[in-house]
Amino acid sequence: MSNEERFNPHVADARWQNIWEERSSFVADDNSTKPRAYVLEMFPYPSGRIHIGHVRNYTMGDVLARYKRMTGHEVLHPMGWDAFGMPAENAAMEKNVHPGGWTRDNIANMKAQLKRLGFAIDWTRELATCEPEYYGHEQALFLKLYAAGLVYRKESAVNWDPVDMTVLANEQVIDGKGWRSGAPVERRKLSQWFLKITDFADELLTGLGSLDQWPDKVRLMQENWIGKSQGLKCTFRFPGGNGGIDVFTTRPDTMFGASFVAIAADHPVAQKLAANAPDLQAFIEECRKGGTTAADIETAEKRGFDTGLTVEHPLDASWHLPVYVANFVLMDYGTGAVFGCPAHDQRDLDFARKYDLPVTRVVGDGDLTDSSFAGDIAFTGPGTIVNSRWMNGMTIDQAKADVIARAQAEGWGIGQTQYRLRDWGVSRQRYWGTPIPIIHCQTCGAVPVPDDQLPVTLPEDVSFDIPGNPLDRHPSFSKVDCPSCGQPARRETDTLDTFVDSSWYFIRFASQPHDKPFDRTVAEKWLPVDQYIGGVEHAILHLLYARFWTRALSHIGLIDVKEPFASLFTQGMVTHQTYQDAKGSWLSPDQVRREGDIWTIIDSGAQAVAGRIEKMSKSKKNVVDPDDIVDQYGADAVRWFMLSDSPPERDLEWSEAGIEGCWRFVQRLWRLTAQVSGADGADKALDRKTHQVIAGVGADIEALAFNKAVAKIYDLANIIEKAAPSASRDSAIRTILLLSSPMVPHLAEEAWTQLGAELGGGLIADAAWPAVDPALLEEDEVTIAIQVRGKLRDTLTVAKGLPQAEMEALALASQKVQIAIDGSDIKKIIVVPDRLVNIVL
RNA sequence: GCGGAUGUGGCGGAAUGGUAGACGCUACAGACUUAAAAUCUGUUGUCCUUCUGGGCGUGCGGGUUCGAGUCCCGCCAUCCGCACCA
Repeated sequence: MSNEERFNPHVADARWQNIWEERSSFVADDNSTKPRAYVLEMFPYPSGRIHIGHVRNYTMGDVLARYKRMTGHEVLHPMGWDAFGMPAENAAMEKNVHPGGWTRDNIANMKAQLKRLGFAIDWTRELATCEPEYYGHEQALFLKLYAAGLVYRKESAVNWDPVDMTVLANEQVIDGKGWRSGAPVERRKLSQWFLKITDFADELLTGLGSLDQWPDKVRLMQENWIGKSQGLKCTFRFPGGNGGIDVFTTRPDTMFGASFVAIAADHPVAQKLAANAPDLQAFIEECRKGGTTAADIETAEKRGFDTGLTVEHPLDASWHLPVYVANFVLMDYGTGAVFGCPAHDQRDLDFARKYDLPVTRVVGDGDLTDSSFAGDIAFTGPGTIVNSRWMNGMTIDQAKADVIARAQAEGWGIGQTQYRLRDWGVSRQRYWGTPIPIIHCQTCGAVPVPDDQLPVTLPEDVSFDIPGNPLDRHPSFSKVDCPSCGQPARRETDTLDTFVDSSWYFIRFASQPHDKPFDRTVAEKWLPVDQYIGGVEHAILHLLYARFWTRALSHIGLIDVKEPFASLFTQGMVTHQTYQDAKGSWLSPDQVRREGDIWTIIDSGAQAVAGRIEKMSKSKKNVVDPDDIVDQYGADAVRWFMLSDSPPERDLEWSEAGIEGCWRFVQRLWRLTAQVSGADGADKALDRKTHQVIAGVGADIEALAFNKAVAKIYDLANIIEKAAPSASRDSAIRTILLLSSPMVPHLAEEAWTQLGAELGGGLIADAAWPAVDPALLEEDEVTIAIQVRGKLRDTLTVAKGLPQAEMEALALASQKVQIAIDGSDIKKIIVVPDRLVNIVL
C-alpha cells in the first residue's frame, strides 16, 4: 500500500472533477431504462459570487443525487441561472455596465466556483433565463395562457416615487420613502397584466392534500395564503332603496353587533362622494401615502372618515349605520367593504373606540352576556349568541347558518366562498426581464405577438442614467405595426415578474428542444421533480406560482403533470458570529482574533465586541467566501461541514473550529483507508455494526437527515479504529468509504483508487451502494432499564426476546432495585419486552 | 397587524411516550516530540457525597400517564414570511 500520508485536495479535487467531466459521469440519459430520480435545488440568482447558503443547498442535493446513482437510478441533477432581476439594473446604474454583461460575467464566475465543489451536475442542461432561447419559449407559453383566457389586464396599485417619477419595488421603499430620492412614496394605479391564479385557488388548495412529502408548515402556509373562507355577501341598502354597499363577512353571526360600515378609499362609493367633497378627497389622498405591502397597510394607524352617509341594517331596516372610509379596508379583498362589529373584532374595536361608536356584545363570554362591552380587547373566542333577538342562545355556527339562510330567502345576501388569494400581477416596469409579447393597437386593442415573430428580444442599446424603464424611452423598441391591422401601434414595454421565469425552469431542464418550450413526452418521463430543495423563504410565492403555472399548462393540455414537486425540503440559513469595534462599526471575522474570552482587532490591538450570530450578510461583514475556504481546506472538508451537526432544516453556524474539525476528519478517513491489512477472520460485532450503519446512513440520506448520517459515519470510524485487523475490518473500511463517498467524493475516489488493485478499479461514483445483510443486523443481547416508580435504578444486559416473567424476576433480584423498593408494597410491574421494567409502588 | 416556526450541557445537536445528552466542537489532563504542529489516550450538565452512590435537570407554569424532551392547556423569548427582493 503506497498511501500518501495526507490527502491533498489541492491536487485531487481538480483531478477528479476533470475525470468526471471527461467521462460525462453525471449526464442524464433521457432514454435510460433505469428508475429515474430528478433531484433539483432552487437555481441561484447570479449575484456575482456563490455564498455559503448556496454551498449548503447544493451539497445536500448533491449527496442525494450521488446516493441515488449508487442505488441504481438514472439521475437528473441540473443547474441553471435565475438571471433576470433588479440587482442587474442597480449594477448598471451604479457601475455603468450593461445588465446583460454584468449578469453573464457573474454566471461565468459562479459556475467556476460551483465546479470547484465537485457537484455531480449535468452541465449539458445548463440554462439562463435571461437568454432569448429561454425567455422566447416563456413568451410563447404566456401567449398560450392568454389565448386560453388565463391572462387579463386591470388597474392595480404600485409604489410611486414622485421625485424620481418611477415605480419602486417594495424592497426599494424604506420607512415609506423612496430609497434613492428619499421622497415619501405614494400608491398609484397602473394598468397591468394579471394571471388568473384565483381560477385555480380551490385546485391549489386541494392539491396540497396530495403533497405528503412536503413539510407540514409549508402546506399550512400555502393553505393560509390561499385563505379559503365561507361567509355571507350581503347588501346594506341606502335608505330610500337606491342601491347600497355590498359587504362580505365571515361572521354573519355577529350581525346584531354591527355599529358601522367601512369602505376602502378606492371603493366606487368613496370615489363618487369625493368628487364633491374636498375634505374626503384629501383623506383619500392621505390613505394613498405609504407603501403597498400588507405590513405597511395593516400596521398603519387605523383612520377613518365619516362620509355622513348611512345604510340600513339588513336585518332591521329601521336601524341605520354610519358609513366610513377607512384606511385598513382593502379594495382587493372581498367587496372592498366591511361591516364593523367592534365587540368581536380587534380592528373594529380599535376603530370604534377611536371614533366613539357603539360597542355591543353579541357573543357571550362565560358570565358576560350584558350588551355593554368594557375594555379594549375584542372577544373572538367561542360562546353563545346574546343580545341578538331571535338568535339568542344559538351557537356561533347555528347563527351563521341562520343568517345566511334568511339572507338567501329574503334575497338580500348569499352564502359565498371567498379566497384571500389574489390574481398574480406579472407586469414590471423594468428593463431586465422577459418582454411581455403584446402589441397595443388603437383599433385592435391588445394583440399577441405572432408566433413567427417570437422571441421579442430585449434591445441591447439602453441607458440607465435616468430613473424609469429604459424600454419606454428606447427609440424603436416600442414602435411596431399592429400584426392584425398593420397600423402603427405600440409594443408593451413592461416585462414579466421574474417569478414567471422560475415557474417552469424545471420543465425546461427535463427537456430543452430548440423549437418549443419542451418536448412533452421527455418532460413527462422526468417530472415531477422527485426532490426539490431550497430556502424556506420561497415557501409561499415561488412554490405557489410554480404549482399554478404547471397546473395552467396542464389545464391547456400542454403537459400531464399537476404537481411539479413531489417532495420538498426547505433548508435553513448559514449564520456566523458578528463583530463590532468600540464605535459599533462591523468587523469581518478575519479582522479579529480571540485571546481567552476577549476578542481583539488584529491590526490595532483594540478590543472588539462579539455580537449576535446572524444570517451572513455583506452589510454586517459576517460573510465567508466559499472560494477562500475551498482554497484552504478543499471541497470535501467544506462539503462535510455543510452536512454535519445542524439538522438541514435549521440554521447552520459557520465556525473556524467547525471547519478545522471537518478537515481533521477528512484526513482521519484517509488514514483509515490505508489500514486495509489483508488479515483473515471475522469480527462478528464489527460486521453487525457495519451493517447497522449501512442501513442507517441510507435511511438518513433518503430522509435528508445528513447530520445523523454523518454522526453514524463518525461512530463507525471510531469502532473500526479500535477493532483488531480482520477481514471484517477490511470490509468495514471499504464500506465506510462507499458510505461517505456522496459527501466527500474527491477523497473517496482517491482512496478508492488506492484500494483499486484489490477491487478491479472503476470510479467510486459508479460503484453500487453496499447491500445490507438483514441477518447481520440482529442483536442477540439487549440492555434493559429497570425503573422503580419511573426512576432508573439499574440496567441489565439480557438475552434478546427474554420472556416477560424472567425480565420481572431479574429486575426484582437486583440489589439496587431492592434498596429502592425498601420493603414497600409493589402495586404493579410494567414490562416492555427488550426495553425496560418499571416497578410501581 | 396577519401567518409560520424554534427553545435540550460551554457550543452544534441525538433520543418509534420507555436508560436524556449519541456524534461532533471547545476546554482540561496525559502520552509521543529537543520543541511545536499533527496524532493518540482520558475527563468534560449540575449540586451533594463516607467515592459507593444520591438529589436536581430538556425556556416558564399547569395537566394526562406506571413513565413526558416527546402528548394536552396557558405563558415567555427569539427567528422567518406577508403578494414589485430573489
